[in-house]
Amino acid sequence: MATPIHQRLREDVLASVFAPDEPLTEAKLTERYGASRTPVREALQRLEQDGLVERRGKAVVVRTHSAEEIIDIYESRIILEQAAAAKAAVKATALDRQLLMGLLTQMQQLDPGDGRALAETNRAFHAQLWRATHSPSLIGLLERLDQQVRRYTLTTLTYPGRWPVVLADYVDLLAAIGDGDSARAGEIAARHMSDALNIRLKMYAEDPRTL
Amino acid sequence: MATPIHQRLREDVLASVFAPDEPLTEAKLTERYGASRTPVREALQRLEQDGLVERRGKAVVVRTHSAEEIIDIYESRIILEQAAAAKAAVKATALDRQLLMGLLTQMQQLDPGDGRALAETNRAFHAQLWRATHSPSLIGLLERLDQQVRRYTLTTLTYPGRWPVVLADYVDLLAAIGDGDSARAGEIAARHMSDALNIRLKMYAEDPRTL
DNA sequence: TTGCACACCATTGTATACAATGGTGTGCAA
DNA sequence: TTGCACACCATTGTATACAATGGTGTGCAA
Repeated sequence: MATPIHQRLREDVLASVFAPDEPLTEAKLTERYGASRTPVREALQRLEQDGLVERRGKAVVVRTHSAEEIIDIYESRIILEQAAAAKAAVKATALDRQLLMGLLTQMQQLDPGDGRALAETNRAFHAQLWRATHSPSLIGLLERLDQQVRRYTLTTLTYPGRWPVVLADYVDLLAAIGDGDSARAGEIAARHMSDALNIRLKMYAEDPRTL
Repeated sequence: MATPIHQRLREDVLASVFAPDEPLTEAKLTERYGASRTPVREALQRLEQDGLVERRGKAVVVRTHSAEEIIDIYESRIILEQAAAAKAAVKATALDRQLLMGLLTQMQQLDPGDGRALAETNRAFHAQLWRATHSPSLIGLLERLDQQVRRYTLTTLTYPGRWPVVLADYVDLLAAIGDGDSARAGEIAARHMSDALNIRLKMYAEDPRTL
């Protein structure tokens, strides 16, 4: 079975294949993905519900976010990541903790200049942390929020001096989770996300085009 | 313009028009809503993404939740309602507060035996509280969670002795919001939702069929 | 009776014809 | 040149024909 079209379209949108104001016409997408309009329309509808594209008049375009919207999403995410870390401290299994340790070790060996690799393993780490909550609803909410700002997240990790702090935060976080210290795990996660927001704001102040 | 089909289907699903294991075949729905398969399929897909229906094999059926899943959703909701109340205390405008007061007054005049009216205004109150956060992402997350358990929420409000407590909680909550006391508003909301969960658990223990 | 292979057909998945619509460019008036 | 009315057509919306598929019942073997 080939990869479903909505998934391919999703990847392309997240990889910024389409320009911000470029109309995602059904004709263009049927050609690109070699399918008829029906599955293409379904894919567009799905991504619209996920908040990745939006209807602008008749056309569908990649959804962009204002600085205010991004801040808003970050603020919600701080809350959810705090809750997730706190819950993971209580619910994580030995396997969850091992997987997290493995990912952390992997991250410590990465080239801090390779933004793509940083972003990728960082996301894997977060995803595993979410799974460690064993809470389907939390996982769903976090995935939803993450997807909406994924296109923008590469940058904070490569901000000067950020990466070592990220790694140190994760070490502390795993220690707290290992101790089953829910409150501390939550605090670390909240501060971590809050730092990420502050860096984004600083970057925005330095150059508004970075979003 | 007629009401879109996905909206009508959504209302019907939430109103428990369909039995838990009844297949929502496209043929049945095209007849019911007087449209062709294309819009019906779109509606089914939307509701599937919203978590209201699910594919079981080839068929689509109304999604039901196990006790564990409902508890999980409540727990996430406690977190989000706390965050929303805290944020509303900071962000609510005079208009927001007036609308909330109006809804509360309305609720105080309802017949406590009219479960449907209770559920309806209660939802309106929550929705207005969410709006008072002026946070699109929080509102979206809360709407999503609410929808998934909406079919089950009627019952806690009519549980013996519950309604007066609900009203008292809302009075306290609005007072905290009026004072701009973010922490207290959050605490009240969290305890309120946590009480609702406990009542649901008690009901479940008394009669597992109530879900 | 029980278990299984298989064929049928109800149902979903995909492609596409036709209808509806809204965005854009043309041409005319001022 | 500027503003506006209007017609065209690109694009989306809807209906439906045809293809694919999986669930179910039938009949046969043991």
